[in-house]
Order: sequence, then C-alpha cells, then structure tokens
Amino acid sequence: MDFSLATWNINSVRLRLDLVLRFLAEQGPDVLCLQETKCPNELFPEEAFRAAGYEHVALHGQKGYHGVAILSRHPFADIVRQEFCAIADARHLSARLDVNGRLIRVHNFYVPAGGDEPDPEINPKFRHKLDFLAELRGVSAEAEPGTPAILVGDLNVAPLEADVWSHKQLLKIVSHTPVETEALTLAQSEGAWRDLMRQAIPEPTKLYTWWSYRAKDWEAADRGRRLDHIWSSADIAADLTGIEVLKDARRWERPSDHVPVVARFNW
DNA sequence: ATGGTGGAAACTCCA
Repeated sequence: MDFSLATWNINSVRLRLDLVLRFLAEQGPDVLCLQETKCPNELFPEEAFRAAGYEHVALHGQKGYHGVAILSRHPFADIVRQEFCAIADARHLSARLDVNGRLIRVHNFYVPAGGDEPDPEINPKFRHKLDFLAELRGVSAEAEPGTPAILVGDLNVAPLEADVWSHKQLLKIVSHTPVETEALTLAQSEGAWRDLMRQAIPEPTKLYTWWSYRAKDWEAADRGRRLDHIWSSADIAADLTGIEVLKDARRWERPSDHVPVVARFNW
C-alpha cells in the first residue's frame, strides 16, 4: 500500500490558502503537516481542506505566531498537544493515524528559530531553542511499541555541512552553530529516529528547504538551508520509496520562504 | 558591518 506524508512551513495558512490547495491538488499526499499557520483554531480554514478531501483536521494554533496543523485523509485515533519548556506556545501537535487499520504516530513540530545572537547567556530566544532541543530528546520513535512513528516539521536547524550553502560561513549563524547541530543530532539518536531525507538523498548532495526572503534573487544566490525534516522509526524507514523537495513552490506567487517536502512509503 | 523582505497586528514583534 502506498502512503505519503508532507511537511510545509506555510508562514500564514490564511494568506496562502490557495497555495496549500494547489499543493494538495498536485501532490495529493495522505497527510500534510503545516507549521507557522499564524492562525487561531476558530479562524482556521478547515472547510476548504475538507472540501479538498482532507476530512480530518487537527489544530494547535494561536493568534499571530507559531501554530501547527495536521490535515489528513485518514482518521485520527488520538490527538496530543505537548507543551515544551513550560511555555504555552503552539509548537507541537501529534496524532495517531488510522491508515486502513494500521496505526501510525505523527509528530509535527515548530522549533523556536532562536533569534540572531547564538549566545544563550545574552539571547533568551537562543536559550529557549537549546532548551527545546534538549526536551526533544525525550520524544522517542519507540514510545509506543508496535506503532511506527514519523516526526516532521520546521526544526530550524540545518545539521549537516551539505544542509547549508556554506558550512564555514554559517558556523556562527543561528541554525548551523555546532551547539545546535549537536543538540539536534542528539535528539535524533536518543529518540531512535532515522533521517529519511538523508536516507534518500545522502551527503554530499546539497539539500535545502528554505531560502530567505531577503535575497535579491534567491534562486540565483541559492543560499539555502535544510531547516525542515522528516524522521521516522526504523521499522518504516525501510519502506521509504522516495523524498521530494518541491523547490518549485518557492517560485509560486507570494510564496512561503519554506518549500514542502514529501515522503513516500510502500508497505 | 549592515541591511535586506515578509507576516501579523497594530504603532512593534518575530522570522
């Protein structure tokens, strides 16, 4: 059976509703995890997604900032919203999906960006990011024995040298500092997660999911970073048939600065 | 070294 799941930091789901609908129509994933919806739950455009075939919608939103959502063709067995760092930000949402009788846990994360200054002593946003990544170590792919797990989202860290346009030039830039990349790698290994994007497209191939709005010509400069990730438990990592990074979505009108990433499985 | 752009929401914060 084929199953596909996508992740996309949409940077306002209401402003870019037409882009999400276009993506769903063109790619038709079973599940789409959105981050930075910037939308309170009561204003989330649920009906438009239902009409597009995504009848099951799980929300964890807040006004103005952050916000995550899961759109699914398959019903949810349960929904969990976990609080991290004892801060009531909408940065996590998890659902157990019933995919034709097979249960799958899906975690959707929006990790704090961390501000500009990579020093936790003087920058509380960076402190928060490191604390969040430390707490992420407690999220295990094997938490529910017998239930495979997928973890996706904007993790706001580009961990590998091939995940950035210039390793040397970004070593002191938030998202690629050693303290962050080590924290993310530790969360991945302690949680027994597999990096599916790098399983499908290994180093040293460059892989980016985000290009800044601030470049004059983002495509010519190509100063991208891989901030968005798809991880899974080992059992279904073997069922991965492909990863697609939809760079074309960065060329759409009024785009998000992140592009969707799709993982396809056959089991 | 700096500022560049974009979104929410509201005269500023955040990415």
